Amino acid sequence: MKKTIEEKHSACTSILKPVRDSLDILSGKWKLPIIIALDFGEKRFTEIAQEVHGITDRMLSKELRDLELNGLVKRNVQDSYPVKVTYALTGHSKTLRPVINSLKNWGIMHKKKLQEECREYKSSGKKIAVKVKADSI
Amino acid sequence: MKKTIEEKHSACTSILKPVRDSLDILSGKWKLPIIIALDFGEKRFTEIAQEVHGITDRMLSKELRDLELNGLVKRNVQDSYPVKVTYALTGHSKTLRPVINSLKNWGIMHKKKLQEECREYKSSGKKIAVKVKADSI
DNA sequence: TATAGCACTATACTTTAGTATAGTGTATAG
DNA sequence: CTATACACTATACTAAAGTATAGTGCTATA
Repeated sequence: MKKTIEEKHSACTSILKPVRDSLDILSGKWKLPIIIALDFGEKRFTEIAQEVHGITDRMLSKELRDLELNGLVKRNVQDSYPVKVTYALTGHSKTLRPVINSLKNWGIMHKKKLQEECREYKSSGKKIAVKVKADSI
Repeated sequence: MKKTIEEKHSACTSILKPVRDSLDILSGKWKLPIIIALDFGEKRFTEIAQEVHGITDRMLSKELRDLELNGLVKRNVQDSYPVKVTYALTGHSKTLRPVINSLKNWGIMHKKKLQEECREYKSSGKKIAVKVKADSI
């Protein structure tokens, strides 16, 4: 009995914590769009702002700072006139790829699963209890 | 030029959307703790509430509903007296394992990376620009 | 001289996520 | 007869995430 509780606790600390850390970095409305934009090459602030449709300067500024603090984005300042600032993905950011891929694949698979269930419910005449997410852009 | 824009758009819809879907299901303060708790076997409402330390009834109720709608949790009602309700992970939920694992591994790796940088900065005498996350339970 | 671009920051606001507290109806235990 | 367990729901709140709008100091262009 006591051991089970310890097992649970260990599952908490050993699984939950690092997963939380990863999720914190990926979650939020703008982090992924920014990463994807920068995956096409280094960009200036306003270029990113134009590509990541709908983001405000405030959010972009904040998110870039966060990404930089986490070592995923590098901020380069060329002190020409006027000052030119570019942002680029770091090598470390590339390690996120398999993670994003795994999330992508699961997302696709999951949607299929929900749609299947949807069809089953329909043909069985039961009430549909499946939440179909609103499409994002 | 036009093609690049289309490529970007395609990256948006083909990567971003399913990743968002996955993240939406995993993110939030309580979903993972609940999943982990149920991974130890089916449980009743109050049992989960006790194990997932700090959660309120309202949140537990809401999150269980969400998880059920997404086919990750099955709600079983045994109409004995009094009514006994249990919650269990579905087979579909097991498909999340590699995803969670990938998030976990990246989280661990990422933290190491940050700590390394921290050491580098310290020994180089530069200002530390690394956000070290507060430990979760 | 006026206007626009750049890389932001400041202030105030709204929306969403999560919390606190109390209450429901039924049933068994003391 | 009172109290507590169970599986919740209702109402009202706070905190965190995100939005809207404006402004900064500098330079280049019309």
